[in-house]
Amino acid sequence: MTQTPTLYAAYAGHLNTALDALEAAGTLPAGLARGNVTVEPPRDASHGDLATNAAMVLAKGAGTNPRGLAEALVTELVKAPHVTSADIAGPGFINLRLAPEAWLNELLAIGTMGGDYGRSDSGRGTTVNVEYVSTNPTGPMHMGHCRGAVVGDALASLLQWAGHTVIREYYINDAGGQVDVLARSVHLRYREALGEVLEIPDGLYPGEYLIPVGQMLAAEFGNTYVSAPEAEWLVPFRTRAVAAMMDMIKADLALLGVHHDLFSSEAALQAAGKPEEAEAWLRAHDLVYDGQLEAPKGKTLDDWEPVELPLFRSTRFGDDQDRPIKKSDGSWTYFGADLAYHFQKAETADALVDIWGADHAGTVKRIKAAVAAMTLGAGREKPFEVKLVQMVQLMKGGAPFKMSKRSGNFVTLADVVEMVGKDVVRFTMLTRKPEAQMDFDFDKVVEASKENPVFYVQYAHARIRRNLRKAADEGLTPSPQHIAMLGAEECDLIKVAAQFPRLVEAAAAAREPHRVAFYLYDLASAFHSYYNLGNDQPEKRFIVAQNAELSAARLYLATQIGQLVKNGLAILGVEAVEEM
RNA sequence: GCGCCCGUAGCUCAGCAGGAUAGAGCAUCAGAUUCCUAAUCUGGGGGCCAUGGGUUCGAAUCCCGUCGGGCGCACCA
Repeated sequence: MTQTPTLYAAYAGHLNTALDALEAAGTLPAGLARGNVTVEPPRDASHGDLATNAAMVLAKGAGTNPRGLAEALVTELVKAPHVTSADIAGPGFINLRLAPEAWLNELLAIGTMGGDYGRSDSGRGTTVNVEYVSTNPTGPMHMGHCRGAVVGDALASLLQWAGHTVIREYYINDAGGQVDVLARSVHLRYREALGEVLEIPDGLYPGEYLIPVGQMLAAEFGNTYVSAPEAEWLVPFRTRAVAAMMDMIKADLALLGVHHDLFSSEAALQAAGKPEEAEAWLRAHDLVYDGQLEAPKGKTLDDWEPVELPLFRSTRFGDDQDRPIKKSDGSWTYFGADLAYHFQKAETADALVDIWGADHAGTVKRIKAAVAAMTLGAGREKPFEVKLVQMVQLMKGGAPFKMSKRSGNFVTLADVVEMVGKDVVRFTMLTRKPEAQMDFDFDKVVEASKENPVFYVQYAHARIRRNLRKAADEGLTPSPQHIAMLGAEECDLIKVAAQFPRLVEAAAAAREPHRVAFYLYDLASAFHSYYNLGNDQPEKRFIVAQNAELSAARLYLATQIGQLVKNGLAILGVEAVEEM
């Protein structure tokens, strides 16, 4: 990447220079940690343009009081470019005011960087593996899966903007009992396709989406397997059914604009002997032993019997009990395979992020324990986070809307996207922090004109584009040549715009894409507000009669704000429309 | 019984690795439209940040307890 640092980064640099000068002068002891020093806009804009807490954070280590240190720092900070005043306030904040040139330069920077404004190298090119969706390949995506898909996808984009190399991965659970059930369900549909009339017993998947799979199998195999024993058809039927389900899931994800780089198969992992490798390594390090599982607490099980199983010592890492990696029939537990899978992922990435539904919260500790055990033991510590996405309560007209996987009568993702559109679904899912539960009310979201933030944000972009087209018709071209003519109102808008790079960095570091959505709403609000000044005051419109130079400057500003909205929406995977 | 998440305006939610007088939308009240599409804007009222302690210059934010809501607690996935 680039280039001149964006405004906040630049002033963080100036602050460091000032602190260095104080160190050189002996006012400040050398080597104090500056990690908690920030340069931010003050919460109250009347305090100034930039605020730093440096004096308060460093005073203790310097053995002095914050205000005294602040005074020394101020004499250095006023040397930074475009600083018109530096005031000490409250317990030791330093508030800086900047000349308009500072903001106009930032506007030029947006113009120069265009679609790259907001990108940074704060991730230093490190590779992050983001695993998300990973729904079982037994049916179409339903709304319960949607939030994790959107959050994971936006997070992946966000991390790329922050300078990480990102692997978007989907783990296909194609080795457990549920895919055998799928195969049996499909076998029924296969017989049905060959003319039998059947009822679907409890315990099999009843969904009609399996009918075409049955027809496909009938076309491929004829009646070869109609009365054959399960052992003969289970594997081929399972393989084809899983492939068909994955095609369907990928199509559903495409409707949402979600695409993965890598699909990893649990069955392939097992076939390659990865769980055995992991087990051997863990046994060699005394992290797996043969022992008895405790009876589950808090509920009574009639058929509970103690059995000896290979157990992973997750209690050493804070889990409540040690966890089995194999079942009594010798096959791998989900955890046993998942552990090997994470081992594999850790080999190819510097950091791992899993996006899981909150219903899997109970298994977070064991998998974190496993990753910690394997990556620490191997001498390569790997940051690993599990982001839990809370449940989405589907609502219709204010009342809960029930989904039931079992009945096959669930609300599919495809249905919802068709009803309300990809952009609305994505943006709505991102206007809440993921760890909070949310309601998704069809009626509200569909009707959704005024109340829906996505339209508000998209309208800002569309409004800008429309005005630029109109200006072009009138022979006006955006130009930075006379941006010095822009005034305080325009600078206020640029100040909001200038937040974008630091916002992207902070959101990426916190792994919180929803912050981008909230920022875009603020930016759109600032823009609409500015734009509406022109309602009563024609001289404040983009296109000012008899003043081509000012018009060109304002159109340039508008162009950059539009670009910024587009950049932010790009992170979220929402389209920046030209027209509404 | 145990673990995890949540609790901020009447409602739905933000609150940027602890910062200054806690913000926005909806709702409500008072206004603005021969408008660059009102899918908009301006202003007012509305808060013991669930609650009790603790940590420090400083807490909605971090720690502990309590209460309330959600999710989970099999060798399932």
